[in-house]
Amino acid sequence: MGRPPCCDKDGIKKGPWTPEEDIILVSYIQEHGPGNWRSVPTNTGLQRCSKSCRLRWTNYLRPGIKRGNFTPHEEGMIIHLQALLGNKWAAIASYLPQRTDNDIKNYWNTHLKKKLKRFQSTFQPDPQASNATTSSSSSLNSKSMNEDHSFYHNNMVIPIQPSSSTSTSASTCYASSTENISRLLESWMKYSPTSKTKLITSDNHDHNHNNNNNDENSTNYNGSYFEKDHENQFKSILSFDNLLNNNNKIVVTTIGESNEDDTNEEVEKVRDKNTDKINDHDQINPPLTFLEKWLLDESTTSRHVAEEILRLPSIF
DNA sequence: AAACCCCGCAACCGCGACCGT
DNA sequence: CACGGTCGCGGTTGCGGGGTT
Repeated sequence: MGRPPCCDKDGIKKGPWTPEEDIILVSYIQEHGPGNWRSVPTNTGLQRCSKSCRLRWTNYLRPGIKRGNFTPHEEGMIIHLQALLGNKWAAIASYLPQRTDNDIKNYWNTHLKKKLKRFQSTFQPDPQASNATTSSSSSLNSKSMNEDHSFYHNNMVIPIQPSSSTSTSASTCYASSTENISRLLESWMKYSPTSKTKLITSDNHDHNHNNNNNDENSTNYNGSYFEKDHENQFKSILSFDNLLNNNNKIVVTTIGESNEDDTNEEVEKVRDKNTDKINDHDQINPPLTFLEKWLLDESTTSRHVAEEILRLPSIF
């Protein structure tokens, strides 16, 4: 469909957002909820196109976004999901509820791709890995563990540093202005008399996942926009968190035991399924897919592989 | 200290999917 | 069914900061 570019109009501002613009946008969404982006610029007076507003919200201002350093666990998830799904960043992001697809995409392009490239150039491809590529699913290649605790990813053999705890540093690095905006908005939302919402942060969402009481209409986040898209997001977080108990043990309740022999078929199915369906926001608390099990189930080698990724040498 | 280079990330752009009329 | 409007996704760009020479 030929659609005129929304940003070609005169008077439309481009480039970095100012704190003032952020506040205007957030306060509007606070009141009206996300969506109907077309009307946002006109209703707020922002000299921005609707798309820019939506992007700013979804990639930056939206509550619940975790910014800054990716944990090794997240790295591992991304690597394996990318191997499974390809560059379906939105699909990958759905497994990392606190990360945006843009963030994941950037992190992949700037960090992980280089890591894997260096692996490729540093270490000779293992013949077993080459053989493995003849199988139907490259994703399974990445699961293959070597005797020396290396593993394969897309035809590459990746050595594992045998040791060390898994760092889960929560440190973040923001542009100072962003940090200020963040603080500003957080306190604003916290103390706004009209606000019934509060920010979901990486710190507090953990406390809240116990609130999942199967009542789809009752969450602590009953502000207007949480009643729409972000309720789904929140549920997504809940759903994700509910896979883990406090000890990060996996609770698999909605999928039966999977036979390793079925893995190829299953992964292909999952690849198709996730590619097509995973972006569907109507899927609230979807049943645990094989992929989720594959990623999270401690009883499979994939779990170990994901954990091993956490221990990748820092030089990569 | 200055110039240059490299890298990371926020934002933009184009396209396709979806939906309503 | 065709068309137009809106939204979301993935690829790409360009700026700014940090590192290097």
